Amino acid sequence: MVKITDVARHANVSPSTVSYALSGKRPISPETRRRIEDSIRELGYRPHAGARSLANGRSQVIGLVLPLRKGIHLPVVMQFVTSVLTAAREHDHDVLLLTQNEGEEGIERVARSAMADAFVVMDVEMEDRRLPLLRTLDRPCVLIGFPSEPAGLTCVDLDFAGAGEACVEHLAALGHRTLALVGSPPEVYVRGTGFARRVAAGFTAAAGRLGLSASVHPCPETPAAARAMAEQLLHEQPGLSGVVIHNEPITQPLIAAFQAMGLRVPEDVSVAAICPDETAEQAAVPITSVSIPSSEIGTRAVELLMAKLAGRDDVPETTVLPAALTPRITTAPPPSGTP
Amino acid sequence: MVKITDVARHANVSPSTVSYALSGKRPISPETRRRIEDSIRELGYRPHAGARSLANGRSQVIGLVLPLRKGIHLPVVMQFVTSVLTAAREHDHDVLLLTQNEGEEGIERVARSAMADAFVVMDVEMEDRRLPLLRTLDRPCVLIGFPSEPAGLTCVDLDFAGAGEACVEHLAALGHRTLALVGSPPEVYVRGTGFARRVAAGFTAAAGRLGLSASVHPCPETPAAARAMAEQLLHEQPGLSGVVIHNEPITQPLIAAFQAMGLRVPEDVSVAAICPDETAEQAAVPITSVSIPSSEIGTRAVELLMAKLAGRDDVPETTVLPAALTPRITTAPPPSGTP
DNA sequence: CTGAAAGCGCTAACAT
DNA sequence: ATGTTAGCGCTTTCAG
Repeated sequence: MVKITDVARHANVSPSTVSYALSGKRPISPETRRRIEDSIRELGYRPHAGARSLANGRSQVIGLVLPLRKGIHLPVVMQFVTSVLTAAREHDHDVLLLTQNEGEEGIERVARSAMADAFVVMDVEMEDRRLPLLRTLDRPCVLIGFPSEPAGLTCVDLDFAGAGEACVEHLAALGHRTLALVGSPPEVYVRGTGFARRVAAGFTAAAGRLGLSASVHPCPETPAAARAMAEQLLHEQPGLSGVVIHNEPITQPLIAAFQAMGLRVPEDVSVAAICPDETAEQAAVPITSVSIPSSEIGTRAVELLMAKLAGRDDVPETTVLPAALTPRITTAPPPSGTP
Repeated sequence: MVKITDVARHANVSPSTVSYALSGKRPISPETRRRIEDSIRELGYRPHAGARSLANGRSQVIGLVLPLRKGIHLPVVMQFVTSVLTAAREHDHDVLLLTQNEGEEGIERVARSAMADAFVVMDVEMEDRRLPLLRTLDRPCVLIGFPSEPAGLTCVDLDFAGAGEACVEHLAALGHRTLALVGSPPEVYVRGTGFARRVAAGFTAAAGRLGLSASVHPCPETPAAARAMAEQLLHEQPGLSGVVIHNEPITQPLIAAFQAMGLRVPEDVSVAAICPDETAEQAAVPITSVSIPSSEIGTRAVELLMAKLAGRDDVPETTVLPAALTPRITTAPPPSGTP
């Protein structure tokens, strides 16, 4: 293995000069720097990560805590992982993966053994069991999602309440008077994951404000459940003309179910979704949607983390990405004659 | 930070004794061991990962190289990641994530900086650019998929050729005489990813052997492409009664397209898929399928890696998981009157 | 069965 | 602008 002393000897400088040339923490004359760089290249030198972290207390690794349970849409997760990875590399960091089911113990192990300098924690619940740990950890972290008591933590997320509202407002503007929200699977609500509830809250609030009648329906992520849901909705809400879907896997099946029941989209029922743009665009009939910007959230999370690692004290506690609705072709005015 | 000397002092032993108690590399008297364990617990000691890796040359980390491009089905990837993570933890290792687009440079960086002891490389192509690097790396690795020249490397994968064959044999046994394979998107074949080609090879070989007429059709992963494909198939192969799908995202849409064209499944067309069991089971009509056992592959890969890290020389170069077809309800004898 | 002590490779004072 | 050197926390000879 080629080490820093080898490079130093080869370039006729001291090890510290090589170290400083690498870190940029003190000025190096152009001539010296050139010799060092040549030597590094020639010898194929790579600093030993362990030695480095032992000496300066930085592993240049961020821990990413992934959700791996039911009710989270994988493409969204993957997009997120990718963006975190890319952003981390741009800041010269690597990413260590941790799973939810390793739980607090996993985070603590990695933090206390100095394997990672900081953490990105996905899928944060309202009353997340990990919060006490995260608050006391000496290492910075950024949460994706908002717990009910976010004070003292750094959180990023889409404005899910705003997303729910935006859908309602869009449908209301088209003239719809009776709406339904088909949401995440029941277990997602039960475990108190913020985003599901916030969509429902925004949806309900906007409907109330605009005087629309509206109902909320958690729904399992299976096509069969989607079909059952379609039937149920039409039975329970005869005047229903606008549906908001916040449940990726059944977005298509639900639309298909309406069509199978003889309803045209958007002529008879309008549908707006909260989902990644990809899903909305690729659909047989492109779907009016509020996009879930996973990549942007991931990138932002890493940037916040880097700011905290740099010791900056102006890092905002909460970052809420605005919800923007893109009209496509699944929404239109309700059929005339609708109450 | 509490360190090994703190534990040693607290337990009235030398640091080396603590170290040996932790590693089990030499016998420790029960009494001493108990004292050490108590001290560790009491003080909340965690070995510093960097220091450890500096001292003994092992990071206890494995690098996982993920594919992130088009044409790979994300749920399969995620399942795989999960199983690698779980298996790694069982062997007291962590997982560092690398993306395909970091390429060879990323693997080399992580290897040479001693961040990871070993690698799992997914989505290996027939003539993979990374092979030369992987062969010369001083660190063991396991490939998921088979390159065309696997000698000297350790590879694991499903028997995809066998999967193609199994589908053909199943359909042939039911009496079908004209088959089509709807495969991965064209780019997957173009870039020489082994599994797509091997399915096609197995499919074609089995059909030839059994005297069936058969055709192979790469297909983009969009519902629209699936619909177009359905039309094309029926035009080009009038006697077609059996279809094998090896393209997760369009499995459902293709079946739907057949139905939309007035064909019943399985009465008019039989459909067998190569996909995760989950997909096959959750379908509106559960699909006869050969399962893609991502979890098993991931677990196996880690076990092979651990064997190599342990210096065992009996690690098989190739591990081929057998393809098993599960009949469900999308396959049946062809309509009578079919040639 | 247990200790003492010499590094592992790098960084960051402290020099000059 | 560069060099010297004392650690960082742990493992592992070498001794006993």
